[in-house]
Amino acid sequence: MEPTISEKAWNPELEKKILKQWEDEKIYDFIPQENNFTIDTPPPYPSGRPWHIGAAAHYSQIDMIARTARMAGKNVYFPIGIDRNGLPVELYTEKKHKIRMKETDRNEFLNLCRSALDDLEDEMILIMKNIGISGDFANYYRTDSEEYRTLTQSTFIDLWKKGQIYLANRPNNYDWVSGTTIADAEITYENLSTKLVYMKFKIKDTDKEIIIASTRPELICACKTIIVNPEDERYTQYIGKKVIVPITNAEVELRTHHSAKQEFGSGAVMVCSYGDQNDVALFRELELEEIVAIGLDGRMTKVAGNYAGLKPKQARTKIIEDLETNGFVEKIEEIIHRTPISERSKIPIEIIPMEEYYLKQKESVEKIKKLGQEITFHPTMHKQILMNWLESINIDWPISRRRYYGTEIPIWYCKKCSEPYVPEPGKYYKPWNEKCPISNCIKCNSTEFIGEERTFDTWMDSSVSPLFISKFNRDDEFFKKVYPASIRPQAKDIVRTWLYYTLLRCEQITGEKPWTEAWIMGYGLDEKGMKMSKSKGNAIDPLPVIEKSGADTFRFWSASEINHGYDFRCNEQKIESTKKFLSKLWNVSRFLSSFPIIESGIPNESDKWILSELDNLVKECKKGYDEYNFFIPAIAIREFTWNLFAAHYIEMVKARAYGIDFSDEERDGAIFTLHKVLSTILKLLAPITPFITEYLWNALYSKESIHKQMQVKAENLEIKSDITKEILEFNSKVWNEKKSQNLSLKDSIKIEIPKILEPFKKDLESMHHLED
RNA sequence: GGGCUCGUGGUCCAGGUCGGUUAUGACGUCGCCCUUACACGGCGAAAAUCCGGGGUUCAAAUCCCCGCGGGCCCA
Repeated sequence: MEPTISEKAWNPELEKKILKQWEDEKIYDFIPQENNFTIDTPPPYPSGRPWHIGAAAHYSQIDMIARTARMAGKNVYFPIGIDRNGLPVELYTEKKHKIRMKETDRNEFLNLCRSALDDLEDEMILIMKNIGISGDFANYYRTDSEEYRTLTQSTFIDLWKKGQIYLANRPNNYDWVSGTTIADAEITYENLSTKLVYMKFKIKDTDKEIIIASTRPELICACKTIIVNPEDERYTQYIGKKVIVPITNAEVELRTHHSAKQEFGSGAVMVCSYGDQNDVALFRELELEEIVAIGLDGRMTKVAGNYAGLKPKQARTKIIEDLETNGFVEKIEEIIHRTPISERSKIPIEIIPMEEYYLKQKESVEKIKKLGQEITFHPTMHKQILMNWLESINIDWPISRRRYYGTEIPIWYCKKCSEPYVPEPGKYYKPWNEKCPISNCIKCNSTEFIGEERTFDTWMDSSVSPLFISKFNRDDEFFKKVYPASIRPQAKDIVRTWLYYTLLRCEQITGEKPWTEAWIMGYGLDEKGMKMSKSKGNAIDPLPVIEKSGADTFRFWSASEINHGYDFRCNEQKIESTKKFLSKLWNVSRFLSSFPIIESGIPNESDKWILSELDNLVKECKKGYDEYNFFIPAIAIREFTWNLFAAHYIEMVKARAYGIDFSDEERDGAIFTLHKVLSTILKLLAPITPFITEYLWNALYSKESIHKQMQVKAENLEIKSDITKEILEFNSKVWNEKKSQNLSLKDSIKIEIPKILEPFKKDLESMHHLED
């Protein structure tokens, strides 16, 4: 009997053929029915090469969700999208072409961004296809498409009309040389030498004074309170007292706050709008009213009195002189200060309040908490990230950005009276480049308009993904069938952003939750447990790894190494060595391919034993698959296949399967059981390693794809775990005995079979060549 | 600074809710072995202060407290 599988090892090259087979047969196409299972797939962001290997692992697992659901009999809708809005591509483009966004023609800059995205996107699509993602690539979407941006704008217009959007002044990082708000990502820190000025502040109605140290004395005019550490006994007596600010003579309260460090300066800190990020946090937390001391031109404003019009640095020099002249200075120290610097203009940034659009969210918090409670989280513990975040929300969401590559805010303003005009939803608008859709201002009848130049925060786009994939506003019938989606799979680090914003936006628009389940994956770290980054040089490029080891190896590594929800380490060697298991599976199948497939057989005791263990495995796998935790089935299947089925059962029944010294009936029992076990293993493993299982399934059992089969159900057989232990121990004993006697495994030996193993006597005798 | 989370052989990981056998398995290392699927294999061996300290208990990797270290998010 020759094996029908002739190659001696699994060849990852076969994956390409199988991919084509799936594509040709269109086995993953989606037509909405009644039992739809919609996956709100995260659209990855093409931010630069290489793509993160942790992300490749992440998408592998999302595909396992799809395949698990499909084999559970669900009609799976698995859309694929690419997220293309936002800052990273702008920075990438500026760097690549050595240009500055604000100094480049907007249309030209957008085109450069678009072509950069196209290149990066191609590689991501290639990786996703190669790792076996069973999504609908033919219809993949982009968040910067006209269709998508129309949705983002329409939802904004809807919320505008409902009064959920407002304009407000809030502090932002500001680079006054470039004249733009900058993101935290664009700030670097430099240790610069600066003066720490110890100033005397009088306590009101006493003759006492306290010393306050500051590197920004020019902001004294914007000082709103003085803080000391609650445990700082030097100041206990002054808590709650009014303090007189030098020069301005303003009265401010002295209060306690844990952020004041006793050992820095005098331990007492003046809180000004805005010296640093801590000031921003304190103004917000203590609900202080801000004073704008620095304007958009980077100069002191009129609240600075005599110092108005000066640059902060000049004002600092002058105010130190004046403080000294008036006897307000105790001493001045030269210190090294960690100063935030704009990455582009290399100047210290200022924190300046700017007018931006906000989406109301504070009043939705309770509703979102309730929705959060209704959604099943996998794993449960990560629901806490959302709940903690909801607890800490204390401002509304700033949604406007002074950037180019994003969805435009669809507003025009009357040139004469500034009245805003928001157009009708259902169309994609570019106000910076298009005429206002109305000809006359509703308020003053003027005919001239100015288009809004700002774009949305990219989360405004990403947060409506469940609406986009369900064709909200585009196809009502489709929408009704697939919304809410079944599951949102995503990474842990964006629960506070993507997951939360999606809940908020979808609730505001539909009044419903966007999905019934959320699946949260941990974070991919390097082999030492450090975050991967290009600058550290520890980033692993997934493409060569997948090409070398094959998608199934990579996927099995991902399933067997990553416990769901926890952070995981990526190690190329580990990935490569996972191949050994696939090799084992391949050779088990190759062995079985030399026996005919028979419909039924009468299992003997050995057969019944492995079938009961198999049934136990089915149960164990179901437990994992039910919560989309692939770690559980991966480990259990490997353990069973390698350490029970191959190592013990196959060895026990080999002679019987060949029919040597056994009756035909006994032989058929073995062959029947072998195939039953293998076909079950293949099905159990199919969601995790779709390629090799498909190949073996086709080669041995059926030409119809394994991914169209129903998952195996447990038969609830009685489990004989004490027998298992005895068999393993007995086999080990025989092998050791032969070894110590320098015998080959095919030599005969005389060892007594324990009583409990009596039912397996004939199989064990033939396996070990035991003498009577 | 705050929140969440993790810390078990050289490496990765199980066990932890609900305290009780000899702490699971894989990778790697070493030794032996061609055995009618597989040398990408088999058998076997060495390898662990279960991060540190304290507490509860007859009994702690597991429960409690305090530290230390890593990671993520927020500030």
